Amino acid sequence: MRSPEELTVAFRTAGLKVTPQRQLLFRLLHDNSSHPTADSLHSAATSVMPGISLRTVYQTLTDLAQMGELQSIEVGSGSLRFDPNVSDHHHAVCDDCGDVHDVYVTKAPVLRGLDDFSVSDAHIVYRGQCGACSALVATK
Amino acid sequence: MRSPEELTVAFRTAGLKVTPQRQLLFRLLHDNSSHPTADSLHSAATSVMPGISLRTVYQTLTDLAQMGELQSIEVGSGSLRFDPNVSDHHHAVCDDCGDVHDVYVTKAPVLRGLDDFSVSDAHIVYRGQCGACSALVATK
DNA sequence: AACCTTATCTGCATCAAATGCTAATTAGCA
DNA sequence: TGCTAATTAGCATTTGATGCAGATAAGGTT
Ligand SMILES: [Mn+2]
Ligand SMILES: [Mn+2]
Ligand SMILES: [Zn+2]
Ligand SMILES: [Zn+2]
Repeated sequence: MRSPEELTVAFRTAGLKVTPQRQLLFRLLHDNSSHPTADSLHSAATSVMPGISLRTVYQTLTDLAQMGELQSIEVGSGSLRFDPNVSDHHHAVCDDCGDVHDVYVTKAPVLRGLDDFSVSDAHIVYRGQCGACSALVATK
Repeated sequence: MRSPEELTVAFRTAGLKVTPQRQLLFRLLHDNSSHPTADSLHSAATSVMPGISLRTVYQTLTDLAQMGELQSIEVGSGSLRFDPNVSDHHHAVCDDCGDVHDVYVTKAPVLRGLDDFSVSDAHIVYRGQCGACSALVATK
């Protein structure tokens, strides 16, 4: 996702308006690698701008996704997560704390049984235990 | 997933009862490679046993999953899909018709950036176009 | 075969995530 | 400064899934 400044220009160019709510979300999302949900973003936004609507958060996320500024991913946590990192990457989900980490796969997996299917995209979800959680268990 | 006969024994052994509803679901699921949703299963079941409750379908699916007889997968179609094939495999989802196909990956993908994460499981979701849909487009 | 205990079924309520809808507001160009 | 279309906020609605409880039935026991 581009910087808040660049997004401001991009939104105006697209005929969209740049509101304080959107500017805040631009800032909250920029360089955010936590893969937040709409709800967690709304919580973060509320502490800065009380009264901001969850509906507005969804709206802006949808706009950003349509502009290709972010992707939405589904890792089995029940709700969509949003990722301003739109580079080609995958995800590791900690079964203990639920945190989502980026994973870069250097080599595409070899396939079998996909003779009759043309693949346009692949997404891998790894599950396991993150470093922080394994450290926690070790000290206990 | 084991055969309806074997499941009958397994359920009784586990202290669970084998009802006509469950027997029907055992049959509908056995060797079913369509990755059905709870709802589609309920539709299929209803045509054989009118009046069977969607709640019962969910119940039985949960039981079977807990017994390890099937797995539930999430491929971004909005609802959970159930898979009596519990062997280690992955899935290809057609963007046109939504059908889900099994994929067997012969070589685990090489990773980068996962130094601090112990992986216990990985699931790949491929997206693209299935053979039937590409054939349809070709004839149009 | 009749009985009894306990799991199950069904229907309905509830929940959570996400989207639809609209009056009031506001961004931003003229 | 005004105008107009986009946006916001709040509420309703939708959908998938689960909670709940009285009526029912499986299946072991006698
Ligand atoms: Mn990511
Ligand atoms: Mn499968
Ligand atoms: Zn963790
Ligand atoms: Zn298809």
